[in-house]
Amino acid sequence: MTNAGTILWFRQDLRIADNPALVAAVRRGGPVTPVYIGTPDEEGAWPPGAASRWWLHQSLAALDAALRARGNRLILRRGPSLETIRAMGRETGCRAICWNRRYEPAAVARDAAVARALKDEGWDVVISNGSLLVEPEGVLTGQGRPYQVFTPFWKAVRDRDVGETLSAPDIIPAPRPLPASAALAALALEPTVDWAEGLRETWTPGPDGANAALRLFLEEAVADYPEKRDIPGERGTARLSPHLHFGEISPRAVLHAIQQHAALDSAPGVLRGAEAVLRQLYWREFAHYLLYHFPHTPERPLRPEFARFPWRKDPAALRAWQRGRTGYPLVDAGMRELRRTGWMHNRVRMAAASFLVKHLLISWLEGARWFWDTLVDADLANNTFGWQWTAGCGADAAPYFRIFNPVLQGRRFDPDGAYVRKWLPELAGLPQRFLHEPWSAPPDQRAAAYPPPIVEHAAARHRALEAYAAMRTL
DNA sequence: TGAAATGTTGGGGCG
DNA sequence: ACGCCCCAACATTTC
Repeated sequence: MTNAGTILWFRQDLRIADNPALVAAVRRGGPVTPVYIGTPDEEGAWPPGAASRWWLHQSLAALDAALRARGNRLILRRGPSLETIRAMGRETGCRAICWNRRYEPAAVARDAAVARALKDEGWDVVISNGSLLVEPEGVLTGQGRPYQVFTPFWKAVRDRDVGETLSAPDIIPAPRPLPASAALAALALEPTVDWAEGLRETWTPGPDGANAALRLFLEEAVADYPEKRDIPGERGTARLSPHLHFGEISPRAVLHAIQQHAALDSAPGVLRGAEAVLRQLYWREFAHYLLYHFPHTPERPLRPEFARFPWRKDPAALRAWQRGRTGYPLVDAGMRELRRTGWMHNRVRMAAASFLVKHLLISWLEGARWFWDTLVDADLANNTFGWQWTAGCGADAAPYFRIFNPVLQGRRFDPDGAYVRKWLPELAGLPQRFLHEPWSAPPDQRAAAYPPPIVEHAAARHRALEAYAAMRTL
């Protein structure tokens, strides 16, 4: 009896190196039919945003090229995943399927339904973990509950064996004949009006871009990471977040690369930098862990008392924030970096998010939605965690009274103004002492094209503290 | 993974 | 020499 082979369902694991589902499919013997199914309506309230779709388009092209180099190709389909898989089973004779787990609530529910239906129909369904260092089940406090504070979580998981990386198979046997594939353009991922120039000039989606970014970081930046990671005007971070989100590189491969580099390079600071980067990798784990255990958090605060927080509706202020026209240079520079490149430095994300939530008193959900649409690394776990952390309503959250002063943050983390001058060219000529508070420059030196502050810092701070007090006493 | 308000200390200017 | 004041620098507490 011939082996009709296995369907390999790609989702957010768009790579062939260290891909457990791919290895499982190849090991079954017989042909492997790799498929990506466009299913935006199966992502609940969070279908991929515009920047994510742009990235996905490029990444699917890269995956197809990698599969072709191994004697196969990527089949593209659109439609409900279960129906599509059934149809591919009929076309190829496959009765087996492999995929790597996802952890977002809508994907968890969808995958469970697909797996149940296929198993009932006699399929072999093999589910692997290719996206996390630590599976979220089984990591619990002494009371048997999920951790809600990072440090104890980290101590509980940091020394666990994550296993060796899996090499990409040399050959990934293709089915004969190849099933029909939709054209990549038919997935309608790329924008109809081309606004993606800044994305193209900033990023190389795909595993090659991911590995190049990782190598550059290890060679140029890891030793200074603890100091430079907070300086947005420097290239002090690895910039791997979109690659990790789409699974173009596995967190395990990143971990091993960092550990090997630290073991080989005795330069001062490398070990310290490597430790700090690994800690960041575990923040990503923590965010996914939390989303898995608290699946309501993309829409609702983890801390229930925040359900009665008196958020304001202010479309004009929201729009000013989105466009980078709040009048606070660090915030505006970040929001313009975001629109141009699909990414924002993490230090600036904190300052910009804090400004929306605390200075403008606009709900973190509005911020989460904007980031979701504009970030190339938009990731439901990281985005939800980050915004709830900022708003004070999440796990291990910033206390509500911790209100970033955008002027002080600018002075401290952009001391030479390189970041603000890059993204706000209308301020580039301001003397450094006025750069982070342009309203205090003498009138003849002010930049006419730059708006005055949308709110005054001290007044906004007091308003935020009063809103917090109101939530506690209501 | 803050910032502001408030408290404390110690050196220097000065009568 | 001494007490007094000012205030920067640092520490603590408060939001």
